Amino acid sequence: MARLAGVSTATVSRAISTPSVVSEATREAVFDAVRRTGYQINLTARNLRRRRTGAIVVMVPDLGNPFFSRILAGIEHVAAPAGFSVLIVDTKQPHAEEGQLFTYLHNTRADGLISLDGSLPRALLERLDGSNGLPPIVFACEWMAGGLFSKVVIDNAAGAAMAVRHLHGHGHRRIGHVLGPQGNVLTSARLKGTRAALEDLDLRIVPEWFFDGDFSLQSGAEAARAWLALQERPTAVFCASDQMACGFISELSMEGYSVPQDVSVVGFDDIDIARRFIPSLTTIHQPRNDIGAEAAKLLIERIGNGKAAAPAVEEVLPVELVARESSGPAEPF
Amino acid sequence: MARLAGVSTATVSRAISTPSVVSEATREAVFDAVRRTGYQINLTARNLRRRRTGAIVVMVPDLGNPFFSRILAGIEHVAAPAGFSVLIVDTKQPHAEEGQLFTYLHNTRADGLISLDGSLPRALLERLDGSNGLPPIVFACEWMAGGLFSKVVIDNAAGAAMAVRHLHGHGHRRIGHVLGPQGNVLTSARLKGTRAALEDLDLRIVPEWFFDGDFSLQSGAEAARAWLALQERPTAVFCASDQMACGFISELSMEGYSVPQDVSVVGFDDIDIARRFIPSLTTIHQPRNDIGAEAAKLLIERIGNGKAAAPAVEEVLPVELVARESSGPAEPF
DNA sequence: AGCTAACATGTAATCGATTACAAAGCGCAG
DNA sequence: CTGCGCTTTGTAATCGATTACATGTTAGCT
Repeated sequence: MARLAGVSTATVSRAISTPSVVSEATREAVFDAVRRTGYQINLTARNLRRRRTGAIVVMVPDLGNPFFSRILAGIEHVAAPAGFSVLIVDTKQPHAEEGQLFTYLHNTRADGLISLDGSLPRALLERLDGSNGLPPIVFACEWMAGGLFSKVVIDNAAGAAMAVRHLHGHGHRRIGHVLGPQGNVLTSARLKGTRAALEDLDLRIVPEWFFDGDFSLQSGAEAARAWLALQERPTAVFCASDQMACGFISELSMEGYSVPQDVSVVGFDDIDIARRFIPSLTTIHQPRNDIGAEAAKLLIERIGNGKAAAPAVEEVLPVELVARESSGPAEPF
Repeated sequence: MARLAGVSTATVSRAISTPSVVSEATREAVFDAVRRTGYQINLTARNLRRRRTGAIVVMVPDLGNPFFSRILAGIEHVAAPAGFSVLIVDTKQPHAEEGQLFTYLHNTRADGLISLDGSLPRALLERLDGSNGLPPIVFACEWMAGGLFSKVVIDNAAGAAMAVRHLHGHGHRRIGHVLGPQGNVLTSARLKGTRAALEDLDLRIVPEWFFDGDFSLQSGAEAARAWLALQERPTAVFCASDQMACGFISELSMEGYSVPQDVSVVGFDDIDIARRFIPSLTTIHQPRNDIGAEAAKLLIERIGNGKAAAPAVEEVLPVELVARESSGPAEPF
């Protein structure tokens, strides 16, 4: 390579990574040689020397879940132009044991980490107190208690409150809620928002109207069965995810009930299928692409700086209610 | 590190990567030092020396599409335990221009490539004839004409035929088809299967009953509008993707038509929502996880071998029809 | 002319692991 | 006791780019 262009390897390197410092003529000679040989820089070598990897890891709780794919797309959208590769890890996979995951991070594999799962491998956490050079970490969607890390989230409580107020606005006075998985931060934030709004509106809070769930289609269907079994049923139900809302409506429909005639349903997320479900889903829209993009932007910024200095940032993106067909007026009675 | 264990760096390296060649005592000493210092190997350096990267790239046509996420999950499931990182690239992103993508591959970033998109960046293809060390490549789902590359696919034509036969079995004699995007290999394979089955069953092939589409919800809805506009309508429609089937049914439902009473619909893919859609979707089930897993297995095998030697392999995974509610008996008349 | 500053380029060290090769230690057979 | 072979370990070269430092060149100024 260097020989072909008639210069030293140092000059080649400079022509490629700092074109401004070499003379016009040399630059051309080098570029020409590059073109002729089809030379491709060896990133491994560059990264070794620069002490970085040019990759960021994204920990995804469940790759099969369509909710996350758009966020990933947002991340990729920002990371790729910035010269970072996106490495994905499915944390729900069995291999994802302590050690394994840890390996993924220790700066040797990636320069930073975005967690969509609200957790970190234990091994990583233990490193924390050692103030031992952890790579920059940003949480998106979910997060960990403690305010230690930067995060990009939405106002879950506000979203939940919007859902409840919407139903109240339609005349509903008995409102139920299908929860996400126990122990999840989103679950509790949305639950909190729901309860707060219910209290605010002087509506009844009935324990039986709070159904267990885990964000999945299946759990929505199970909630529907619980709803069916009730003596006194809420006339509207706010589900903490669209998937559960779909499962809920689907199960009811199999039992001959219809939405919104028999019960109004509001979801959360506004996944793609929401507007095409039958009935189309009233839901709380999250800017999924933006969440990913913001998280990536934040992370890359941190990687650029001396990571240590930066204090944790919290970015809250707006949500909005999208009224569709699954919610309607309460039966007057 | 080496100092702490009282041995040379060479011995440390051996203890870690080839434990069998060092003596019991030394090995223990090294492992002990590793434990005490929390030493993590620098993969960049190792990869530089070994002339590999330990990563595979997956080119995804559209990360936002839920169909692909499960395939990705399958890939990750196999790749991670084998010590490979999974790098994703969204080929539909604007940045994904020729050069950019190329950079991703040239062995410096990844040891191999899985393409879910049925294409390769042009720059890569040009390399082909040069027999210039291309990394191993495996196609999954979609593929490129020419049999040059290994691929893991399903029998699309057979799937389409199953769908048509199923509808025929329910008494339908006028059957339509919503196509995928033009120029796509899946589109043509499914179309071919559809036509073959129609001919086989002595059913009419009416050009107006073949609707354009692109696998998306939106295009399914548009096909529904086209169906509505027809003078003579098919009594059953086979959609080349579940998303289109959902869009189709959704649009009809808004216009007051219902499925399967007014028209039977069969989809393709069996995405998660299919069984919870209303009506639940009769569809051709693809083993999405397995497709990803097989592709990864195949690729990793190739990476292990001297890549050159291996002839292209074609693996065809079975599909099956899942009969649900969206298809029913044709109106007798 | 003489001196300095600015620029362009080459030389060689460096990143951190791997590994070819050499050497040392040891056992065993002749 | 010598020599061959085996195991274990150390020395130093290597992977391919980057970059501190040194050197050489030219322009500009007094």
